[in-house]
Parts: sequence; structure tokens; C-alpha cells
Amino acid sequence: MDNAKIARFFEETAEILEILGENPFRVRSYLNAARAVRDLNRNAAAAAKAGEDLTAIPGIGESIAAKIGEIAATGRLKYLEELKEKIPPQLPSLLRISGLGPKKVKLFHEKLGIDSIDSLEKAAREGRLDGLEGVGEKTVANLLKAIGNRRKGEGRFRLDAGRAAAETVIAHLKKTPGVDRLVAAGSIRRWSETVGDVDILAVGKPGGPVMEKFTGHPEVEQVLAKGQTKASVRLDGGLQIDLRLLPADQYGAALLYFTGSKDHNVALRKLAQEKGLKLSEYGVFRGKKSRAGREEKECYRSLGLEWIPPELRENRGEIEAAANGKLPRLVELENIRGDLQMHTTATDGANTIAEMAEAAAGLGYEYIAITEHSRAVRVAGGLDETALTKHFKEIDKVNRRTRKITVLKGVEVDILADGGLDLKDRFLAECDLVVASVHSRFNLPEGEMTRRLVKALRHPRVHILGHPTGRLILDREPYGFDLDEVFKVAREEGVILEINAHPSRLDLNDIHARMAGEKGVKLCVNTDAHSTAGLEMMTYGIHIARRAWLTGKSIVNTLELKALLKTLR
DNA sequence: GCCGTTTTCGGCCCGACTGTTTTCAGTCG
Ligand SMILES: Nc1nc2c(ncn2[C@H]2C[C@H](O)[C@@H](COP(=O)(O)OP(=O)(O)OP(=O)(O)O)O2)c(=O)[nH]1
Ligand SMILES: [Mg+2]
Ligand SMILES: [Mg+2]
Ligand SMILES: [Zn+2]
Repeated sequence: MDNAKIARFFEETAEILEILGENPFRVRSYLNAARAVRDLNRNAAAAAKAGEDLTAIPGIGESIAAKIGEIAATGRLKYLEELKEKIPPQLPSLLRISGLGPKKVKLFHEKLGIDSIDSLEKAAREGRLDGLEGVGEKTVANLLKAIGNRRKGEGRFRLDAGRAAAETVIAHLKKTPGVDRLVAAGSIRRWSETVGDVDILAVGKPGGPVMEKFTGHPEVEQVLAKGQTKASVRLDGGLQIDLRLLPADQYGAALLYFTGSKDHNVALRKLAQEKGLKLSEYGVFRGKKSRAGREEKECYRSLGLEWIPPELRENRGEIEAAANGKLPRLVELENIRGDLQMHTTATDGANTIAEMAEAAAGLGYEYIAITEHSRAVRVAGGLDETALTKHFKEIDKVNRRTRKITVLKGVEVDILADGGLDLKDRFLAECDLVVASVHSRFNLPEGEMTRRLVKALRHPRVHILGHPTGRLILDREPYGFDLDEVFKVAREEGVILEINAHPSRLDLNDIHARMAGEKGVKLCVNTDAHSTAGLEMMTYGIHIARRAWLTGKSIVNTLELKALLKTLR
């Protein structure tokens, strides 16, 4: 069982305990444990079965270690099953209505027998909530709105959508008097693969007109909150925007706070406590006296830490590394010398080879690889050996015409259901670059899928495993297979694992790419571009690589062409 | 439930905004 699934057991446990009115710190322990498992650099179930002492992992103690053992052995958690007996199955879903927390859910359930969103809405409409302790007219009205929003499908958004929305809002606020600076913070600044909302920090005099301007944006559907330093709105389409306003001399502390992550903040604040300091969005303080606040760097330094790049701020070991001067030198976009997966008009792309080459040269690249789909990928117009051979002649022509960039003859060969490849070995031997990826039969049993991938990895002509898990963000789950085994074989065979940079994929993800890097597996960051504009998605992949703690060393498309070709051979 | 070069018990990040409240609880960032 993968770590994310195990984490879900503890998250569900936490939700039910919360509704039952348990000690909030105990609830938090379950949430911390869930996170610890999710972020673990190895499979927790496998580790438990192998007899590893899981209590060595921070956030996991005797009780939860035993529960992981139980889940690993039986696939079930008795404690959770018993808890589920105590409340209606739909009740925890009420926690996802914004403004509703465990206290009110408990109240509604106990006093009125509410057991679902439907029954809650009905009770609210019939006026049965009025008169309950702490519930007035406005509470009910807000609740009904929140239920409506929930129904319309509030949820998380892809990072690219979040970044676009942030730009729009920042442009809207830009020229407001009294605003010196605007910057996107939160999960957007950390480059999380999805964002729950858009967080924007404004620097300026408190009490200025920026709050009005913000809540007056034409796309604002609902003002959720509005105070002196902080406002939240919901836009048409359901995206929430949070704005925080602070003065310039607290910019660093404010940005630190608003960038998060929450877990990073909590860990920093705990560290500050241990040093006799206090950290908040207003600065680092000893007693009433401010020690830092204007710049992030200064805040970190006052806590004895190096400045931590936002992509690492997930409380996954970065604070300890920063304390010991052990932060990695993360890969940067400028280190990238080429792009090793893209498509052209020969299949489902929108631009020609020459146009892709020209655009890539414009990005400063030394090389690209054209990697059309093979014939099994019918929907994309995949090519057979004859068509690909002809296509390679076109690539030769482009190479003869330009000196600016080298175009490699590649292919994205489909991995068939049995792990065989969709093109003949003799043809593959003639390619400069072979990317192999799965595009069908995603629901094979885990063991079969692992064998399928391993067989492809063992194929002597395969250089890169493309979009290794097949997930589509917010759309399709990764197919199930033994990740550790795939990493092991990739390393043995010298096969490079892709970080697909397209914002709908980001596959491998940050956690998995980090695991791969730690195991000595080589990676590359490719855009899988289907147009010249698609080449610019590289930045998303690079930031995922950074979130994976990767340096340029483990990423092959930072190599010069000669060195790359040698690695491929 | 977890954790400990000041603790094995008694803490657990710190603050803004709202609604219903007369001093604050709940929820959220
Ligand atoms: N100290 C502290 N900071 C918090 C807490 N919750 C949120 N923050 C800070 C860190 C977050 O990155 C930032 C923005 O909050 P969000 O709820 O929008 O979270 P974030 O953007 O990280 O993730 P998201 O994609 O929006 O779910 O505010 C908290 O409980 N304590
Ligand atoms: Mg956010
Ligand atoms: Mg937010
Ligand atoms: Zn593909």
C-alpha cells in the first residue's frame, strides 16, 4: 500500500476525533503522522513489514507505529473502523464546507440529527438552526452560501490556473495609491502542483484604499472577509483570493508567514520559542523588542538559519539543513540546455520541427529532441517505423539549415500492455533518443504494471521513462505499481526518469522525484510540448525538481550536448 | 498522541476576522 493511502487512514481518524470533541492536540498528532507518512522517502508499509522501528520518524510514536503495522499487515485499521461506528458516514464531509468546523458539526448532529449536507441545508432553510447556541441569522445565511459554493465544486486548482489568476489580481491592484509592492505568496510561491487559493501580499500603509479596490474587483462574486490587514474574496468560478496588507518594515516576516507552508511556519515558530524568541508575521521578537522583519533573510538569520528557497518550505528537513549549512544548491532554469520530449505537426503537435527548433534556440537551448508518438497511440496520430524514418529525414534537413541548435531524432515509444515496445528494436537502435511511456491499459493489477514497466526499463534501447506514473493532476490517479522497484531497476539499467513539466502532469511529482534522486537515479525535465508555447512550461518542471531537492547534477538536460550523448550511450 | 542538553508531565504557533457575545468562541490564514 502506498504512503498516501496510509496517510488517509490517519486523516480520516483525525476528522472523526475532531467531531467527537477530542483533544485538539491529539487530533493534530494524527494529522502530523499522516504528513510524516506521506512525505516519507520510502514505503511505510514495506518498512513496517521489514521490522523497521517507525518511531524513529518524527511525529510517529508507539501508538501510530503500531497502527501502521496493522495497516501493512491487514490493509485495515480497527481503531478507525470503530470510530466510524460512532458517527454517520457523511458527517466528516461537512467539515469541507467553509466556515463550518468540528464544533458546529457536532452541535448540528447532536441537537438536530444532521447527517449530511442535504439534511443540513434543509434544516437551515426551515429555520431549525436558529436558536441553537451561537447561531444567529447571519450564521445561517453564510452557511447556505457556503453550501451553495461547495455544490458548485470548490476545490483545488492547477498551479498554472492559480498563477494566471494571481497575475490578474496583482495587475488590478498595481497602481493603487499606498501600495508599494505586490507579490504572490502561499502555495503559488512554493510552486505546489495544485493550489487551494491564491495568496497575495501587499506592502503599504495599513488602512489604505487597497482593501476596497480588492473587494471591488469586477470578478468578485462574494466577499468572504474584510478587515484592516486582511481580506478574502471568492471569484466567479470559485477561486478564492486572500490578500494580506503589511508595512514595508515587516515585509520579510510577512512574506515568510504568508509563503508558508503552515508546517514550515509552525516548525520555525517552535524553533524561535526554543531560542527564547517569538516569530509571527510581524517579525522576530525577543520580548517586545523586534529582532528582524524587513527581509526574509534577516528573519531566518535571527533564528540561526540560512535563507530557505520557498520550494523547500514544506517541513521536510529543510530547517535542519538550513541550520547546518546543508541546503542543496537547487537546479535553476538557466542550467537547462535542452528539452528532450516534444511533438510536432507530424502527430498531434501544432508546430513544425523547424518552428520548434527556432523557438527552442530562442530559449537559449543547445539541443532538443523531437519525440513523436508511436503507432499504438492512435488518438495522437502515432507514427510507424516508415513514417518515423521519413520524419527523421526532415530533422536532418532542419539540422543542416541551422547552426543554432541540434535537433535529436527521438521517439516516444508506447509501452504495450505486456511491457513490449511499439516499435521494432532495429528501428529504435537508429534513434538518438528513445522515451518510453505508458498511454493505455492503466488499470492493470499492481504486480503486472510493475512487470510491464520493468520490462520496458530493461529494454536495451530505452533511455528515458516518460511521465512515469501517468497521473493527470486533478483528473486521473497514477497507475499503481511498485515505485521502489522501478527506481531500483532504473538505476541498474541507467534509465533516466522524466519529470514531465506540463502543469497537467508534473510527473514524477516532487516527493517521488526526490526519492529517485536520493537513490541515485538520473532524471530529466521535459516539457512534452505540443507547440512552441509549450516549451515555456519548462519552468514548472524545474520548480518541481527544486521541490525535490535536486541539483543540476542529477538532471541530464543540464549537460552539454556531448556529455548528454555520452550519457545516453 | 507526541515529545524532551532546562521537562517523562504538561506543554503543543501565533494572529485576524466574524458573529453573537458583554468578554469570547469558532474558524481560518
Ligand atoms: N503560522 C501559521 N501560518 C499559517 C497557518 N495556516 C496558513 N498559514 C500561512 C502559511 C500558508 O502558506 C499561508 C497561506 O495559507 P493557505 O491556507 O492559503 O495555504 P497554502 O497557500 O500554503 O496552501 P493552499 O494551496 O492554499 O491550500 O498562510 C497556520 O495555521 N499557522
Ligand atoms: Mg493558499
Ligand atoms: Mg489562503
Ligand atoms: Zn506521452
